[in-house]
Amino acid sequence: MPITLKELAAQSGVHPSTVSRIVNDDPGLRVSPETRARVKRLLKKTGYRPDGMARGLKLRQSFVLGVLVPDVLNPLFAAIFRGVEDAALQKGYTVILSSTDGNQDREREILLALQSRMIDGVVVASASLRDASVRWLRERDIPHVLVNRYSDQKDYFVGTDDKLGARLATEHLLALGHRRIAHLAGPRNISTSVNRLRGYEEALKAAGIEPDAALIVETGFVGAGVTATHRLLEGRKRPTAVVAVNDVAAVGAYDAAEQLGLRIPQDLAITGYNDIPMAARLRPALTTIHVPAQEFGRAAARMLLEQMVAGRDGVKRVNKRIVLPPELIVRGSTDPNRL
Amino acid sequence: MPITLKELAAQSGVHPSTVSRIVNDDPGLRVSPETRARVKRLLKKTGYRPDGMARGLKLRQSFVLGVLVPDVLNPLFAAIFRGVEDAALQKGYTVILSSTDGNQDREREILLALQSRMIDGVVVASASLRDASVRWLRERDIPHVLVNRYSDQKDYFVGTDDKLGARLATEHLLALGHRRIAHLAGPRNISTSVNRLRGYEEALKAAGIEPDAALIVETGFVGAGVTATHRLLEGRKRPTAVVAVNDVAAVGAYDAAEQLGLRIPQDLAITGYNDIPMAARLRPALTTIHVPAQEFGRAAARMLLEQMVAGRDGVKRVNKRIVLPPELIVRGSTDPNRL
DNA sequence: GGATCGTGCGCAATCGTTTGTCCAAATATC
DNA sequence: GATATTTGGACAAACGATTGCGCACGATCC
Repeated sequence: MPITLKELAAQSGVHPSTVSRIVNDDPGLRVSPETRARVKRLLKKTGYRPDGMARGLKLRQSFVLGVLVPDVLNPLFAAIFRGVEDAALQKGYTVILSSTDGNQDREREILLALQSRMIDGVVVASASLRDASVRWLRERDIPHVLVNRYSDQKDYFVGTDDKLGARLATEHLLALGHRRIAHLAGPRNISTSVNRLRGYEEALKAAGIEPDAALIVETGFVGAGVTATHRLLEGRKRPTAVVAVNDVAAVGAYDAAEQLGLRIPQDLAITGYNDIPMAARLRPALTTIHVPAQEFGRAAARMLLEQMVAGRDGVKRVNKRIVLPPELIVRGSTDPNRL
Repeated sequence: MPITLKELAAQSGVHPSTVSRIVNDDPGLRVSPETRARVKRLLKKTGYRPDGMARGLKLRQSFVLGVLVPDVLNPLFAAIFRGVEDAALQKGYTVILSSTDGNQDREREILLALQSRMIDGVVVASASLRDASVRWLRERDIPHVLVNRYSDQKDYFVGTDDKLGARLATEHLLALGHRRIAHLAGPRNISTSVNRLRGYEEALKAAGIEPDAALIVETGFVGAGVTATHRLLEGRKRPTAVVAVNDVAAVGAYDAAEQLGLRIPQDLAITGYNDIPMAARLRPALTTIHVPAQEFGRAAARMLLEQMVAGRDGVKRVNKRIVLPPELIVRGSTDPNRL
């Protein structure tokens, strides 16, 4: 139904190639001002837009980006996507969003589909350490940027300093007088979890406290964290505070505390990570590390686009790592004065 | 870099067209079992996947769907998208997600981009009454399904019975003894708001109460609803309960109540709509109407795909409207027994 | 042994753009 | 007035897959 170059050419009495060059402002084209004006008028009138398929076939690019997240239902990833979308739209790109559910097979399937659709680049917010998908992208020279997690140090990356963030949270609890501080850790194969664990341990050591393995328990990243917290609280040496690897896990800790009749923060102080919208709405509100998720997405998209033009022009050396500062937000879940 | 049909043909000693027919299991193809086996072996070995661009150009379809939402950051729309994605992936489709921010210009821009990319169909969760975009889709015969809102009665639609849902919420408050029940209404140009308002009014009338215009105040759909609630509560005839058009608006009502020192539900009972994850986490937890958002998405995608094959085969008559039942979830924001 | 039929593929056009090359007419140069 | 240059575009070959049609060759029929 949309009009084609050939039809436009017939209507304006020139060759399709000439119309194409006018559309694309080809500097090598020599054409009389009248002809150019005539064709341009026709272009406006018909609202011509080149067929993306034909264009893509010829140019070997689609003007579509892909975003891989574990799950859009997690507000953190929704925000990252939103950032990518906004930056991409400005440059005329649209964005395919896919949830991997942490499933490697599903992720492979998605990547193959994206590849066959000639995706121009991929933002990966679902990377795990030594991730097969990331290796796959590298091997095929498909531009990609990792967000919030990384696979190893070789790739383009945007995120915060997770170790520092966890340190801030832990030091905040130490400053409030806590000594028995537990950690609700994430999966070991995700950079984010590993670094937050390190930050937690570093803060303790700096305060002269030796980390206690009995106070570190692993929870699924998306798993509620409620059973993990139960294990912690039913142990012999009950902690007075818990540093959760993220806000979702912290919510699990709230549930566990409630079930055991513990008051927050008097009996158990809790910190989260990410500052998802719900964090401020919990009662008491959750002390957490604010992460500029939407800005992550925007930065990642910009990096991806730069990388693509750089690759095309043979230039190298664009900024490979963007690390934004984490920020501690103190609320009622740790500080009784903010209740 | 990926292998092409021509290369496969050269390697297996047949014509590209033959390879193509084998890939697509063309029933009209007569080929010796040996040749077929040889080619298939090569296909497995090389992991051949047809180039989406070339395929799309020839077949005039992209195997990509579009989803238009006001904003992914709203969990309701994230869930709808997730449903679409899951149903689409099963059928080999990927999904472009776009947030319109309620901005008509941005929406037009997005639609043009989608059209030029030969999108196969669009799920619209951002429709308003007499929506220009929806008319645009209709004129171009682009398959589309409206979700959760509609433009007018002509289009494919999946949603709940909004009037009934609002009735349920209002009747629940009436049953608890409330008589001065306010309504935090949504924009008038969205079917969902209009129908919920009607349901609210119907319930009141059925109870012999005449709706009072002073108790109905409009709030932006995404706007906090906090100023709107202030206006309600500072009026001469303060309501004892408020029916909010959605959960986000209800959260605004929580804020306003808190600022005025009102206890929920004793001084002010509140109901929401949608049952977003945060609803159960508010304190007190929010009484709301549960909406199966993810199922909306799945159903919409299925409808869209059916519609597309129907259109191709010239068949008509597939189910045009799916209405799922709304369900009242009673929590502490209305019922003191559930605190 | 010639006509008929079925088998097993090959040929070539097509989808809509892009882009390197070429060419006729007009103008400029000597 | 013949040659060189510029102007203003046209031609055609890609990009990779799909699909209607055609055509050899061998087997079968009478």
